[in-house]
Amino acid sequence: AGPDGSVVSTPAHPAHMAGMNHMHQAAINMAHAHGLPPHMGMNDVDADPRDLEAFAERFKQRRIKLGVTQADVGSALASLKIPGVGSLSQSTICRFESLTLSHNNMIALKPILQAWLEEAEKSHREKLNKPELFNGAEKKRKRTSIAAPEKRSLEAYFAIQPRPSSEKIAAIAEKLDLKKNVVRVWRTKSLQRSYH
DNA sequence: ATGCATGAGCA
DNA sequence: GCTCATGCATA
Repeated sequence: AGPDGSVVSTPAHPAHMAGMNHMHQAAINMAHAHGLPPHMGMNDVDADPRDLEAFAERFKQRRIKLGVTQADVGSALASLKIPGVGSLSQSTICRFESLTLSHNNMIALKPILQAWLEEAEKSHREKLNKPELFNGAEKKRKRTSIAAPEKRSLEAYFAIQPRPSSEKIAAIAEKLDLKKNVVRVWRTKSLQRSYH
């Protein structure tokens, strides 16, 4: 039995074309056909006994923790850029997790999914670190929106006091529970509008 | 999650 | 022809 390598396929288009991604099994090493003890050297460092079971379970748990669906994993595999590996369907990922694939198939897919998992967790960690670096700074600020009632109040205030002092603005901001800068900027925009 | 279908490679 | 991996469609 010559284990060779490629198992997965599909360079394919995830969205369309039914049935047209296959190549495989030929690849899969047909180690022992039936009943042959798991001997024969040359198998990866991957132990296939019940490690598969353990891995499949860990895989599923971690995947879920990452908030990734089976379908997501399947399509993400393509971006993994592993030689003969393309995308896989949600079905296959599901079957892997539930150990309902053939033993050989499980063994073939394990390293691939393991690679994906490592990548996914790596980039996930980055997302937790980066925010720190420029969270309060470079982070996108949401556009400020002022509710109608506040707008009316602002209109009224500035109608009476077109050029309020910094203290006045601060007082208005306090009353309306807005940032002082928000009030100041709103007034400026208001003036611009009135010129139109 | 799973039934059914498909197509590849092999014997 | 048979086995196997895999996907679509659907429950």
